[in-house]
Amino acid sequence: MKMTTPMRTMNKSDLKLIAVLERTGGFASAQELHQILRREGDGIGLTTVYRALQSLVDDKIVDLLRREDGEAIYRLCGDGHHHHLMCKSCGDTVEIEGGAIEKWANTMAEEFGFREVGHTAEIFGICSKC
Amino acid sequence: MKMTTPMRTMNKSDLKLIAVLERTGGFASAQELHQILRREGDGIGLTTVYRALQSLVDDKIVDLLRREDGEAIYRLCGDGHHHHLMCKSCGDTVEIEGGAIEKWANTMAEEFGFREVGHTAEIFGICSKC
DNA sequence: TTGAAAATGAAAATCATTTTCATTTTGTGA
DNA sequence: TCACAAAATGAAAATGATTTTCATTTTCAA
Repeated sequence: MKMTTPMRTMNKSDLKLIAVLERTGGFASAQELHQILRREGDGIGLTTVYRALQSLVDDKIVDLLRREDGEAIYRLCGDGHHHHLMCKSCGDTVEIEGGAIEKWANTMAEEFGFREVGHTAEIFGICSKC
Repeated sequence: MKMTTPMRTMNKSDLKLIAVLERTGGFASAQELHQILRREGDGIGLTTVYRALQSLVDDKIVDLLRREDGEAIYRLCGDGHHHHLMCKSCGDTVEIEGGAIEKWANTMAEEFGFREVGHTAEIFGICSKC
């Protein structure tokens, strides 16, 4: 049985955010995304940026993770599940494969009787340039 | 060559926080820890709780992670490095082994030329009780 | 005992994020 | 095309965690 996913129609703001995220590639916070749009002459409000990001996350169009200080950062979901290697110094991120992790997460979860399992796994360090 | 780690002397507040964390076992936010101490009749201030937690994290005596909403949560470091399986519903956490992850993180980091590598890996789902 | 350094906490300041609410835009049926 | 309801928007206020400031208290070694 396959439910038709109830998908909200996208509005102009959603599309703008997607465009910026596509263009910049990496992660960005709501504040940063707002500044970028403003710099480009778009008068979009911060509230709208937050709202658009929230719906994009709900619709699983963007991923939400956290910087070390707890600030939310957003990135377009790739097609598949992946993980990140982030430079603590310059913030550069590399998208990496995590097949081993998937298996690990599933095994552990099963062992302890967990359902609806998800996981996060991020690696951080200092990149070669820094 | 082995540096003697410059270790700050612990003060009363640090010890109180450690005691609560030992007693409660799981994760707790600064606000929660403060409430617990208050409830027990300790007049410690929130500022002091934050300061103590910060130094304990600096000294690697407690771990700092983040709840999904970005709030910082603290837990006593076990002897070794470990990961967690957390129930999204009741918040219960299980400490688990992550040998596979260590290897994965190191391999990936090396491949991309990263130094001073660390990682986070958490699994979440719904536990059998919920 | 005494002065200096460390610790403390109340209150103010920060800062990301959310909420409120009045206004504007958009889309649709008449 | 018009009129109107629903959706979108944004400014400003509210929230909530965390940090900073600063004046006071405690601790401790000489």
